[in-house]
Amino acid sequence: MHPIQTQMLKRERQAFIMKQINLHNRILSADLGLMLNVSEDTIRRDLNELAEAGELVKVHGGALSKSYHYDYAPSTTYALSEKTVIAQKAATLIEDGMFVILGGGTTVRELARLLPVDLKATFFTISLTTALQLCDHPTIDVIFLGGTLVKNSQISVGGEVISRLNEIKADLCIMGTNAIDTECITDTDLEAVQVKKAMIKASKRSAVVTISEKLGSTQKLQVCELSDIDYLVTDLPADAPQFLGYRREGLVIL
Amino acid sequence: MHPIQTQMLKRERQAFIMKQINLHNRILSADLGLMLNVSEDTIRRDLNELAEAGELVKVHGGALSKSYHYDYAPSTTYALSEKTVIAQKAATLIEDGMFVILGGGTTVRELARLLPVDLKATFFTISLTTALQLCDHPTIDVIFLGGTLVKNSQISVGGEVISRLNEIKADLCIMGTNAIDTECITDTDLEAVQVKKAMIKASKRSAVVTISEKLGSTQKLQVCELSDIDYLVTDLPADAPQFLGYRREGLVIL
DNA sequence: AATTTTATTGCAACTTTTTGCGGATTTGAT
DNA sequence: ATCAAATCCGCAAAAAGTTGCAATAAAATT
Repeated sequence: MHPIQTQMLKRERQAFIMKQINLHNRILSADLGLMLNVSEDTIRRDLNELAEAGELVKVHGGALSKSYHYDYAPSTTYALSEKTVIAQKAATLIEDGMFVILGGGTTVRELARLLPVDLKATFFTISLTTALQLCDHPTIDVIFLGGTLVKNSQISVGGEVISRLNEIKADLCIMGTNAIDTECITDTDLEAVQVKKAMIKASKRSAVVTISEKLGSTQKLQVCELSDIDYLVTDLPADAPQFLGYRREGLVIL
Repeated sequence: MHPIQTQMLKRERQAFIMKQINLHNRILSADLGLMLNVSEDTIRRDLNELAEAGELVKVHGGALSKSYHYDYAPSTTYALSEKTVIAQKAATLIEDGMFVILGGGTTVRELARLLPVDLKATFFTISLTTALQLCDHPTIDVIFLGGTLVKNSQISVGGEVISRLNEIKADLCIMGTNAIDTECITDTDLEAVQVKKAMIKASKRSAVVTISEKLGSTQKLQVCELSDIDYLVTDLPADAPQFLGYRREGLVIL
């Protein structure tokens, strides 16, 4: 970032600012002052004008691009469209007559919502909201695995659930995750981890559904090795480069 | 976990926090402080602002995603004002330290919604929606009695629930009913009736909550005799003439 | 070209915002 | 009940923003 010595017209300067904003999505007034060799007061006036004109968003300390993702949508589920894609792919794993264990999380709930209407299968779940969603389906059987409820995530945990899971031999288990990297699936809550372990143990095959943003993240508690799961379902196409390091024998990426 | 960045704008920092929240559903202030290289005080201020704006839920130690919060839709409940009155009366039966079994139905759910915020008690329930409502309470413990779910009433039934109930000795059981007359409590669904019987057996005392409209009605399956219950809670004042024939030794009408 | 008019810029004094820190207080778990 | 972690509170310093104003530059006018 070298200061630009030649005297600039206001128009040019503002054009330069916009270029920086579009390039970096953000800019500090102080940096601009240095780059353009004008006082910060001038920069601030420029930014205010550009903000007035709706070209950018002025914030304390600088400005942000209008396209910057600072406007969160609170009421709607985060990354819903991605989750819908994932849910549709995961739904293909379920066949008539199967016994399926479902975990918690919004992605799994979305899956429960998108089950084919003529599906005939038996579902076990530990999530209140997933269970409610499953109750809307006309032909499936739903069994809730009771236990102590975790308030934040609205799933049941504890010895009760785990001993019940130990009695089950399901065909498939589908769960979300907090974090996944090339080595293992990790999570933040000890109780939830224990239940997830039991879910995997209780199923012939296990699927992990997750938005691709979580690929490469790690949390403190390990659920299982990546090799312990059979299907990885994300919003990416199966041949996406992001799966480098995830591919291995016995793991199907959907 | 994340690289340290130079001079981040507040808005950027908050956007980062929201992304973490949406990604992992929960986040610790300490971790955020480390990731963003700012003091925990700053993080806490950010979290409070975001909570103020309704973007997340602030909790001790960090924050939670808002997407896990039961949004109660009161407008759809029939005779809500009556049920609110009933719920408030029934709530007086519950004291700190109690073990309470709650059944299904909108009146009981309304009760769950109106529990005093500082109540410390343990609740067992068979209803998904009641359980979700209970999850919003800060200090109570909630245990879901799992089983086969009945789709339209969203409660769990079956041998599973009943054998679990047989292991419980609660202080109080609160249930709604389909019909009540001067002789007995009756209902329409065999499975639900069996669970209710087990609930009563598992509790020292039992309360029936119902809107006064149902007084004098009868269904095909008997849950119990009127003498088997200890409290009858309706929207009427305790001395209302409608209770003629209901009054007896050991039955408190609220 | 000279002059008036208008706009832009930097500066100084002052206000507001943001942030980190010490210490008191509350909370949650044991 | 006890104890460490988390929170709250007030404060002070640094950073950013605001305002008025004079100096200067650009534009318009004669």
